[in-house]
Parts: sequence; C-alpha cells; structure tokens
Amino acid sequence: MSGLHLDIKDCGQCPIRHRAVCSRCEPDELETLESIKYYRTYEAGQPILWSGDHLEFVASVVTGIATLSQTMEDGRTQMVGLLLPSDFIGRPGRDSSPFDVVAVSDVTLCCFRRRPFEDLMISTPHIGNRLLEMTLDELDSAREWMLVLGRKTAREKIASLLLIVARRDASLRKNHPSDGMAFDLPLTREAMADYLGLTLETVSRQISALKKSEIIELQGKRRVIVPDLDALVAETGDDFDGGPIA
Amino acid sequence: MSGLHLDIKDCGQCPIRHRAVCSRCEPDELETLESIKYYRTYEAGQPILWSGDHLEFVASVVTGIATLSQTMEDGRTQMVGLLLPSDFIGRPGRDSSPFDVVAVSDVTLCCFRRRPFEDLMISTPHIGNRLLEMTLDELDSAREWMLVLGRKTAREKIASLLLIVARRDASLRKNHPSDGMAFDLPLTREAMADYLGLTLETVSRQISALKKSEIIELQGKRRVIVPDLDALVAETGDDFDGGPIA
DNA sequence: CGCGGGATTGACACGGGTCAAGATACGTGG
DNA sequence: CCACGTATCTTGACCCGTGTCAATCCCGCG
Repeated sequence: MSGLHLDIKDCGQCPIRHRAVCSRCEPDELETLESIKYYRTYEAGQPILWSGDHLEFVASVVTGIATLSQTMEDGRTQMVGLLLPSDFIGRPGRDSSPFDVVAVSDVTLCCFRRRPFEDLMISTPHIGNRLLEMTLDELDSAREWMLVLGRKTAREKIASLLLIVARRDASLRKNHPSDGMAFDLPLTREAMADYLGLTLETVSRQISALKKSEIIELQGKRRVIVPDLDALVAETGDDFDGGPIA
Repeated sequence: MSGLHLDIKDCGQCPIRHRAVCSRCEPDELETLESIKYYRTYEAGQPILWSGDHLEFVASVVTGIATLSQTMEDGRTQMVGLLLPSDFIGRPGRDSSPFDVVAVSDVTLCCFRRRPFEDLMISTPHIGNRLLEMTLDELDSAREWMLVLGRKTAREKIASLLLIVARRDASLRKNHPSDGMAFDLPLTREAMADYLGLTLETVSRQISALKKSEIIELQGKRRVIVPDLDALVAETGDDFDGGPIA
C-alpha cells in the first residue's frame, strides 16, 4: 500500500477541481460531495475493477493513469480507453462495469458510493450536466479512435498515439506541443499494442522505424523527443490534425 | 422527395416515443417540445450532415437508417456508428459535428433548433438525464466495437455484424433472435466494409465462406437466414455473447 | 555477478489488401 | 420483350503488411 492520502480533504485544493465531474458545483454542493467522498489508492499494476464486478462506487481519477480494456477468451485484449486525472469511472444507473480497469501507474481515486451519488445527480443538475458533457467528449474520442483501429497502418497508429501522449503531456504543463518537446511514454510496448490493436513486436519495430526516419529521438526506452512536430503529424495520416485529443 | 410527413404531429403517436431523448418527458414538457419540433426527410443516399458543418439543429431518427462516419484525405473511411430509429443526432454545446451523417435508407428526423433545445435541457432535467443515459449506452457500444475493429479476424467481424443486425431486427419485431430467423442486410457490401474496417472484397469473400460453412444461408444478396444461432455466435469469437447490442 | 522483465531484431508464414476479370441484378429505352 | 448500361457483388491471382515464433539484447536490482 502506498498509504491512504487522507491529506487531500479539501475539494478547494483538489488538483482536478476544474475538470472533474464536480467542476460545476457551487460551494454548498461541494460540501455535500465532500461529506460522502473517500479516497482509494492503487499501486501500479493493480486491478481496480474487473468486468462484471458489482460496482459499489463511482470515482474520479485524481492522480495517475489507468486503462479500460476488454479481453477475449483466447487472451486477445483491446484497450478501449485511457483514464487520466479528472476522468470518471463508473456508470450511474448500472451496477457493473462492462470493462476491466487497471492501474498503470500508482493511482488515487476520489470515490463516491453509487447510491448517494445517483441521488445527488437528481438533486444537483450541475453534476449531471458536467457528466453529460464529459461523456459526449469521451464518445467523440472513442469514435475517433475507431478510425485509428479500423483504417490506419501500424506506422500511422504509432504516430497517432505518440501525438496524443505529446498533446496530453503539453496540456498538463499548460502549454502547447512544440518542436523539440520531450515526454515519457506512460505505457509499456505491450500496453501500446493493446491500445493500437497491434502486437508488441510491431510496436517496437515501428518505433524503431520512426527513429530511423528521424521523426522521433529516444532517450532510453520510454523518453521521446519530437524534433519536428509537423513531421510527426504528417505520419498520422490525418489531414492536418483531427486526431483524438482526449 | 418522399414528401413531408406532416401527418406525424402528435408526440403521443410517435413510434419512437418510448425510447428517444424525449421518453421521460411529462405531458406538459412534451407540449413544449411539440411546439418547437419539425420534421425533415432525406432520401436514401443523401447526406444529412458533413463533418464540420454548422449545426443548426439536433434531432432524433424517427424512421430509417443513417450512418456516422469519418473519411481520411486519401479516401479511407471508417463508419463509427449506425443511427437507428430513436437514436439522437447532434451535440448540445457544440456547434459542429465531427462526423459525416448520411442517410442509408429513406430517413425521417424529428428536429429541434439547437438553441431552444439547449435551453430546454436546462429547464427540463428529464431530457438531460435521458440524453446522458443514451450517451453512456452509445459509449459502451463504441468501446465494444473497438474490440471488433482492433482484434477480430475478418470472419469474426462479419459474424459480429450479422449478429448485431439479427438482434436489432428481432428487437424491432419485439421478439428474440432464434434459430431459422431471417433478416435483410440494410447495408451494401461497401458500407459493411466501412463499418468493419475491411475491404468490400474481403466482406464478400467472408460472407461466401460463412455460407459454405453453412453458418448462414442467403436468399438473393441481401436476405440472410440463420439456421443455428449458436453457431453464428460461436463465429464471433465472443465467449458467449458480450457482443454489441446497440 | 547473475537473474529477470521489458525491448529489439530476425526469419518466416499467412491474412487480408490490391488489382482485375467476370457475374448478377435491375432499370431504361427502343 | 429484348438489348443495353450501370451498379453491385463475386471470384481469382498475387503481393505486402503484420502476426508468429524465437533468439538476443538491455538494464535495473538483488
């Protein structure tokens, strides 16, 4: 256990305050939320939920990264979402998750028991409205990802993923992606393969190929440098951008 | 033009009354909706929206089938959703659609101008709640489809699609899919290919292969008979079902 | 120093894409 | 009623991209 973080008590201090499902709440609404929330932490690699599990809570990711994925009987698995800070886990109105949720890095969740949260959604439209907005964004991202999975080549898939991670990393630092930027891949080759619908060997080969083409540089296995952002964008196959942002 | 269907005036008679975004509305709320709604029709093959278009309205599909898709510069296209009666088009809070919407059959939409509808969503929680529920369902379906696109073989993809259409067709007739059932494919081979991330040749070949394996029978090019439903399910690769329902 | 998990690289096979030639079905006009 | 044209679908031959299997490398850690 990496310890319970009972130190984050005050929603006002919360790092995801401005983006999470609670971002629209007024002070009095926050107070209600504060009274029913609790934190849970998971170490890297731990499962958070198995597909079909009874859902006792819904939650926001506060820190860390988790993946949403499904697995077929024979072991083929497909990642269907990356959960980042401020993303929401769980589905009001249903009592089991159709997907597996796994912590990729150490993860802290801000949890609400499902029933009280569902009641709150009825009495507090700010929550429902924000959740609708977030869900619509997720749906757009999921659909954009379908193009990647269904129609892109391995090289385009890798470039698309690198660009997503680059954008996300830049936005965490509150600036824009730019030439020469560097970032760390939060995923293993295998996790990237699961996300992209490839094998880890193909991922490895295409990363090497992008390096040889000087589209990217590598420092160690995880750190990526992008000397020319437009060159990377061109490799995604998208007209100019269009790529998933989430 | 297949004519304006001004005969459907009364929401109480509406065929999608119980499933659409308005399904939770009370009589007085329906009346408000009724005052701002209008119908539009599209012939098979007509575009309904182009990606990037200014969105002047949101709408429910009343009758017919439409597709949601994206296209890359070089012409590769991926369908990202099938829109069936009661499905919702448009995104409150955004003023352009990120995807192309095309009528596959003749389509009738029940439209609401966007602004008034957005106002209504605030004053009428029943609408927002229902839309949230529908969006969450769509998101689950999209994610389930990601497994199909990313990890399934061509034969499994075809079987998955056939099963979806079979289920949907059965549910329209208000019964369950069963051995010996027959249905029409609403899509051309090319549209199926766009949905499945395949080429139309591969679609054609795999349909022929399933016929040779006696998993399906064909009457003409479009009508499909499923002698043994479990056999078809087995071809999808899913453990037992799990397949997308939407 | 040796172990072990992740990553890389190579050799080979095969599924599905590509290109091209028919087949089938259907509507249109003579 | 038939000839023709067009759109859709089927089938074949071939090739390339990606998967599979296996060896090796890299690097952190005990």
